[in-house]
Amino acid sequence: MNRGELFHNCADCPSRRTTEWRALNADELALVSQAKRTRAHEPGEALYHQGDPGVGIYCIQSGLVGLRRTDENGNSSLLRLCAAGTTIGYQSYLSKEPHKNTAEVLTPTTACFIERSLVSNLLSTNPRLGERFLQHLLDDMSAIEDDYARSLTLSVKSRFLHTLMVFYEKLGYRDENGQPIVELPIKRMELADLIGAQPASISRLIRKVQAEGMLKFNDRRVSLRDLLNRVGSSMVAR
Amino acid sequence: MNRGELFHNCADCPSRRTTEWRALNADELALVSQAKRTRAHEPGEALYHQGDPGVGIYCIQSGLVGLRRTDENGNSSLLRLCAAGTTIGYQSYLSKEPHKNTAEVLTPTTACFIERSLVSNLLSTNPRLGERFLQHLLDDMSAIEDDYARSLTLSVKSRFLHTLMVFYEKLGYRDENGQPIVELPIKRMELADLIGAQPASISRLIRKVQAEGMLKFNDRRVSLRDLLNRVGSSMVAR
DNA sequence: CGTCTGGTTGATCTAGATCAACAGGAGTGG
DNA sequence: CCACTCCTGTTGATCTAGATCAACCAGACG
Repeated sequence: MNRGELFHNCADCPSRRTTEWRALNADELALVSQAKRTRAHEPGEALYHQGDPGVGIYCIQSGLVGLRRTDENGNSSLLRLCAAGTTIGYQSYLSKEPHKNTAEVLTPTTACFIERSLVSNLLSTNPRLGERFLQHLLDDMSAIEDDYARSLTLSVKSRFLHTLMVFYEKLGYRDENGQPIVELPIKRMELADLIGAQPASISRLIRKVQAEGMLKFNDRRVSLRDLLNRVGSSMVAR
Repeated sequence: MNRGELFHNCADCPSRRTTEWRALNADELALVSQAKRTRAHEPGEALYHQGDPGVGIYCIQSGLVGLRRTDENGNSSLLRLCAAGTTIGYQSYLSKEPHKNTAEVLTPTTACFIERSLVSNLLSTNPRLGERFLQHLLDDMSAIEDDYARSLTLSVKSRFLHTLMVFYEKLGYRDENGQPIVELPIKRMELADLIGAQPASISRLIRKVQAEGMLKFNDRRVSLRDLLNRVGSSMVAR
């Protein structure tokens, strides 16, 4: 193994049963396991860049990766976040076109890289894998349609509360007093990019929302208190 | 044929070569041709509704159809427009889930309906058709990612100008003086829904943009004059 | 005719952008 | 250990794009 490389056996992968790879049988899994390359990545790195040819796909083992798109004028936004157990870069594999966005590492991440040719082999022998990829694509599509619709109809405030809820669903827990808590994995700047707002606006928003008493911020640690119940009423408003 | 039904031979369909159906051979095409049902639809109708099970797919022969999504609070927006030669409803076919949005007829439209079971038959015998559907999905995905990114980074004004440009690319022509003209196929209200703005804002925007001299509105007829050249500079600004 | 629908306009309000200042770590290097 | 810089986040002051709501107007149409 080269410098910086890790090894991980796919058979032991915690996300094996929740990703498209569950379509593989034991032999195929073993094949992937020895052919993939696992690496650790630090925040600021990119797994691939917008415009790069799709030389393979990545399976995120741990950490958080953001998909960022930059337009011709340099405006960029985080289209979505991908956590452990997510396969990314497969769209470029399927379309045979360059990557449409940049996969930027947001928190320390380990990811497995699987070469294009190996994916092709697997797909040609195992049609169920193809169905899984299709399903994944359909899910992504549906999710981004939701995001798009929200961006057209809801205010920055509502979208901010919504993303807090999403984080809570994925990472939330109850503290010793039964209070719902979530530890935000990204910085303000990235939150802003995700929502299409300015970092300064996020700061103000936090102060205001806190004043309304529905939640409490402590750096990245958020206590959601009764936000959980109130969501309905606060989200109606634009 | 029932009341209101039309007949159209797929072999003569102008969009035969540009849609996924080009994957079909003559026999398959003949099969579709006699099994499909072609109908005329008036504005205000819906080809299918959000939440309906996907009983089949539609191929738009002429006219304009909008895909609208409504959230749990009743906020709705037009996610995108589909013109002649577009197959819609296939996502629900592929995912086996109910339709995620409503296909609402915006201008007089004729569309062919193809039953779910027929699509299944074709897909099982012709794998290339499946590839075409996959490609279509990838294209839709890429397009909506672009739209989403634009909604996060650009102002209502910029997005308005952008959609005008898109209409011009699809429907535009030069008048007798060589001026670029486009006849908008939808009303202000729908334009607003498409952009995530209020009709009143669109009106004001039109007045302002007109004052800046880059284009001229005459009801739905728009003369784009030198907008075409200036696009670069006007789109940079948020 | 009256009624309806689609569009424009006015008056007003506000969410959020913008820009600049500042404050607290977290290195980093002497 | 201190001085320096870098980076993230907060805040203040100000400005403006766009929403909101209501009035109004022009065609279409029964």
